[in-house]
Amino acid sequence: MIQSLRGMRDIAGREARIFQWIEERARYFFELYGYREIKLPVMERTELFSRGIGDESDIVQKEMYTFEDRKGRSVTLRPEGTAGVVRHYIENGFDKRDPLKKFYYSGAMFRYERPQKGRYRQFYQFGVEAFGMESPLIDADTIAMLVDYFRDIGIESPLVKVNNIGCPGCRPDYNRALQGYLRNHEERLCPDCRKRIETNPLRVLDCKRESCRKVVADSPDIADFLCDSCRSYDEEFQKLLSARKIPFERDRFLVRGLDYYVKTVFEIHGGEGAQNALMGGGRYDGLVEALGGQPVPGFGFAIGVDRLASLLMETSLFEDDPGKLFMVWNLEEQALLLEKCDILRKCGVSVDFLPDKRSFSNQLKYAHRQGYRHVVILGEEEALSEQIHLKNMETGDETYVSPYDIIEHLI
RNA sequence: GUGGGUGUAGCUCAGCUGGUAGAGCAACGGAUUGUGGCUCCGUUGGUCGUGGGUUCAAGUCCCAUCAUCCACCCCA
Repeated sequence: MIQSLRGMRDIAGREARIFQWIEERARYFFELYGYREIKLPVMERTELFSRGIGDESDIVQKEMYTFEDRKGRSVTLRPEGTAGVVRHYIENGFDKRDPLKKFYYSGAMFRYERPQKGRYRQFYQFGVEAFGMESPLIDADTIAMLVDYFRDIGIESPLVKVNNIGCPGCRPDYNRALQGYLRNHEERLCPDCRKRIETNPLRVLDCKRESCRKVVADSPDIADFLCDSCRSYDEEFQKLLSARKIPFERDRFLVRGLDYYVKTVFEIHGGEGAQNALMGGGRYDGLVEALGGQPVPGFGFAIGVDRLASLLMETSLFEDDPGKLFMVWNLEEQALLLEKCDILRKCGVSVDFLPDKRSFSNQLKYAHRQGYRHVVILGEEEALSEQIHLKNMETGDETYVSPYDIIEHLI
């Protein structure tokens, strides 16, 4: 038997419906807030990601699906969406002549990782990117959009965590202070974090180990090191979130994995298990320049659709589908069956039937097992009438109705 | 990449210190060829993940491999 590849899965049945719904609502909200769709290639030159995400990042180092194409060029299946959007932005010269742009994208991403709960090698994300805007207004407005969206699709109380991780002007000061503090407590840190003291001290802040978290609890707070510009930016940002009545908490241990982030970073959490971050994002003012464009500020986020879907699978969303009909039929002239189905479908009702002849009893049994709430009985008698012989499978009631108001009877 | 758990019917699982595979549910047929659910009867379905080894004999023991789950690293 040929199986699907490791970490790759089929999304079918109710989960597929939930995926569709999640995406439909996201599109609605993104459009409402002025973002416009962009469809991007699933494969890019490897260089785009190594430069965009950072050569030393784990994603680039060990998680990319990288191949040589037939001409020997190195190509990579996208591990995230931002780099592609930035490439599009620069390729079209928007950075030089028309910098204010808001995009959203959606699709499959690929990372060669060990699968676990809420993590797959092919996974689905959608996200937005706003270019040319350096104002807490865009940060706060976009987070407000997200909270509205999460509530709309039925995530009761999304947990919004925000932080400000400074800019190239002030973060080095903080890094030095943090390094100094961590060196003094090095013996209490895990081996990974000991290395991080030199390579990326910020990452020690979000280590999951109990011992490291104790050390970090008394570490210097970045808020005390922000430059005037970052500080006032953050103050205004939090003021705007409060004014918009967005429940959030500042988490000073929230740092993001991708090194292009500056100032605002944020995550929204929900659900069980270790992989419970539903989305993450932040400001990346240096990224466009790093990929060869003009220095243009950016802000964006990505939502993990698989994780959202698995959360909604726990609810009763789409558990039944009252609007569909099943034809229980027995006719000499089979064309009549198709004719009747056609009429009903033109009235906007989903109709299905079994294509082989079986007894009424048998067909009803089937309809019942499939969970149909209503069936249409179509025998030689009904074939002569304009009326539809409708049976409610829950009450057992049978009525004759016109196909044009059948929808009324299906609720 | 690291650590641990699990692979037996479509699903959930049983199968003792090795002796030739079982239950429940589901599916399908019938009791009921114009009426489902409840009940009863019957039927189908398994190279025990795969490959190798030990043995007279392996679902059971050993090795390898693949898949899956959970956690770490990292991230959505």
